[in-house]
Amino acid sequence: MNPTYEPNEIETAWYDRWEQAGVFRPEVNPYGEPFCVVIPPPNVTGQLHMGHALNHAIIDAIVRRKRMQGYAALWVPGTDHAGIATQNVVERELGAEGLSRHDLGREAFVEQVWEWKRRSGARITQQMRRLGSSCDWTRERFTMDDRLSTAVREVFVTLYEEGLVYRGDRIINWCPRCTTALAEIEVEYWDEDGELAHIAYPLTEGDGQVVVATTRAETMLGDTAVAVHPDDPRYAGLVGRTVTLPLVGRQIPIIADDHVDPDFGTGVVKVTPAHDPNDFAIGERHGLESVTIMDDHGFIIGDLFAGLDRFDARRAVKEALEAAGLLVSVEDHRHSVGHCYRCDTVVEPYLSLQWFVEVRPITDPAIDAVRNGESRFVPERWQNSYFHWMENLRDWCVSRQIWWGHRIPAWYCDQASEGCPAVHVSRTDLSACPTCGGPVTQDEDVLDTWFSSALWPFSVFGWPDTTPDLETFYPNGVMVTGFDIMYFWVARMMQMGIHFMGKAPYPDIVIHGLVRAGDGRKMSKSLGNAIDPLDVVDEYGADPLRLALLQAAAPGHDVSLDMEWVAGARRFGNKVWNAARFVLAGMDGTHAPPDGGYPGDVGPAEAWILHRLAEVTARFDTLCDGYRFSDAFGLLYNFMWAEVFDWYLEMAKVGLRSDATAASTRQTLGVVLRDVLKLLHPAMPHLTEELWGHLVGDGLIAASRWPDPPARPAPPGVETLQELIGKVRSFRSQHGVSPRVPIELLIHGPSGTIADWWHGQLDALANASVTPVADELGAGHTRLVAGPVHSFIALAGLIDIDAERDRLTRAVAEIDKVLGRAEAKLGNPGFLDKAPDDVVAKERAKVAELSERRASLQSQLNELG
RNA sequence: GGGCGAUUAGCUCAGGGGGAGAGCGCUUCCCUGACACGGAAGAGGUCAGAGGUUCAAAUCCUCUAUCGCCCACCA
Repeated sequence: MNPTYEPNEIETAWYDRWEQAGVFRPEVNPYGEPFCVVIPPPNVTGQLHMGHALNHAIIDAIVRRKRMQGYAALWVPGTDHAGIATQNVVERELGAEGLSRHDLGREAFVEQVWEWKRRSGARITQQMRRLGSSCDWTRERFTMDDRLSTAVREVFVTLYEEGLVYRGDRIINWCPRCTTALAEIEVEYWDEDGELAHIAYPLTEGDGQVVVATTRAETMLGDTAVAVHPDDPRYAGLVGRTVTLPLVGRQIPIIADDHVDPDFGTGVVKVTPAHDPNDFAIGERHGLESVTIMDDHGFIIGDLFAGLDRFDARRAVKEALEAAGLLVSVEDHRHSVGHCYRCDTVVEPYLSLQWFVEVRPITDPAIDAVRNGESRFVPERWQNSYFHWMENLRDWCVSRQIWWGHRIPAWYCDQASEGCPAVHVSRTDLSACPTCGGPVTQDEDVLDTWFSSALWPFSVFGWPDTTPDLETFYPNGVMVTGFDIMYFWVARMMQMGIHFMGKAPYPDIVIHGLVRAGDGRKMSKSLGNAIDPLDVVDEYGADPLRLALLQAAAPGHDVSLDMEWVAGARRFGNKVWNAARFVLAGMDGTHAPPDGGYPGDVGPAEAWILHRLAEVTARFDTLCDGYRFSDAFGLLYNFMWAEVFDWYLEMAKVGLRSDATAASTRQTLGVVLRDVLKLLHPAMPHLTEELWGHLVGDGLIAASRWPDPPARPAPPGVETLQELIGKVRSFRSQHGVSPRVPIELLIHGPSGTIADWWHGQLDALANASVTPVADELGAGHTRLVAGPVHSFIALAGLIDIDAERDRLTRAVAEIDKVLGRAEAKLGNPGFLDKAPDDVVAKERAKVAELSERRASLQSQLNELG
């Protein structure tokens, strides 16, 4: 074996072997209880980014462990068609050739996107393989696969039949660049510096005027009223009269509406029902006309300013008003502006005919499912955000004016005016009107990408057909995702899953944070601080990246990924690698059994490490079951490095040298290494698989059984010995006594505790020889106390007496600090009365132990003179 | 305007009522026959601040400050 761990040399070969062995298929555990995770499907044209790497590291750790525990574990991979995002990518490519999608036409364009998908769709799945994600690729899905499209249509039609899908004229958020409607959630708001223009609207009759304030002056072209608060005394006499809309000349009424805040601006609002959601609501209440003043690209239409883009029009309108003497003032005004989440263009509230899902009836059950514990969030606090979001939902605009996606299964009868219902929503394509037999035209729009994503936990299994997989794997075992798509995705899966499957899609919803750069800032391409996980894999390996992500990902908190962590994880891998080399050398060509094989009759060191192995395994399982992977792998990391490698391997060296103990030592080394490799496997699958090959020599660790070492008591004396060795080393270090200089340790203590075994260990680990003494030694010696054992070292010629005095004085002071606190507690009647008995007993024991320790230190000081 | 989170060692972060933890960095010693991507021994914190609850507070409560994030119809 190579003396250095080289992740990239060992990682690449394993994936194919796992796949060929079929270990990622749930059928590998045919009798196991099902456990399924569906991947949060990445955009098909996307690239793996650090957020995916984190998400996949967590999911894979969960799934690999479940598989080893005997579950029929399944991780369903797949990708999302990502409507607008993907269409934008392909349009950009066309744009480079000077073409638009309209030059191609719908059919050719969609074919072009499919072509793009065929060309680049495999990239992200290859990247997943490189990270070692244990997906069952025989069950890979794409949101626009035929069967998933069938599911989408079934859901849409069913909701329509239930009256939960409807079509209507509403103000929606419109992206003039993507030329499509967006859902509320697809708009990102951020504060921008703008202007508040005050414009005078003259009364039609008489001399007066009212002044309105607006940030979007151009929308005045579409005003059909001005509104004041009904109780505003300033304008009480004006309600019911009309003003003449400047520039346009239209007479519009002054109306009273509660929505108006009398304290904002002048207390008068211009009302533009076609271009503002509030104004639309006011318009509905007062029966106002809506005047649309822009086309779908945001250019002005109509008699005035036609052809100007909305921002140019804003300037032009203000100039024209100024020329007319009606622009009262323009103030700087910082306010929140909505942007398209796909292209950052400023969105326009826009009146248009769209399809909506009425969400209330499907939302309440989704709220109840969390309230009654059918599904729970980890960490729990996310449920409050979920409730708040769900309780305030408004109907979901699901139609998109793009070409890439699931076309809305609605057909319009061309002869609708002749007594036919205008709209036919159908599970099958229509070529003629089912009522009158006349020609029909299909709706041009497609559905929101998230509509199909919402069905993912069951559509991947072939719903609406009742397939064996659907019956086996729904509900899924757990959902793991970032909070950034909790509303886009998790909330909607809950709605759809419960509505169509009758059960919540999963019992546990694990929400992890974002990956931030080492400087704590959000990783993003635009900031230029994004780290490509594939670059990290090339430099450090997939396993180190995975371990670093898992260790860094405390539940619900963002992850600041510093490359130092990844480097640290690789150093750990190197340590494991070399520890394994040592164990293998010690095993002398024999193999460890794949399971069990825990030796019964062993030496103290073996008994100790097996005792710890059982303890740590149990704790590790508890942490994993609670999704506390950073704690779990932190525990394992420290156990392996500090206890197995630094202590046990060193102690085993002694055991291997003696014929009497070599066999049980070898056996223990083998099973302990084997079990910690199993525990580590969910985080570092390649490294552990490689080492399994050498250690066990048969089968795959990925398909091995999760360890369950039997609990056993801690053997006496081992921790005391470790403490004593520490004291000797510390003594050397503080007095500059080289490790090469042998020390004679005069040990006085309970005879039973000092096994012969100590001699060999002290010699090997502390270069100290042992001489038992019957009495305590005084002047000229220093005393090392470890548990019940007192040991003495003759100081003559060995050390600097002053330095030793310093050391002892500091040690006494340290003990006094703790002792003082403990004694104060025991001196407090309240503590004795109210603290639990075991706490008091523990405190007493502490004081007793510390007092003894202090006394012995003090006597040493006295002995030094 | 609401809500949530964070503030702990030089750095990045765990912990969550009973003697302050990890990794990295730093200091000293050691290339001991698995590993110098290593070993050993150390230094280094008024747990943001102020009140409160408690026998006991880094931990629970209230307020304050700073920094993030989410939500909201700021014309």
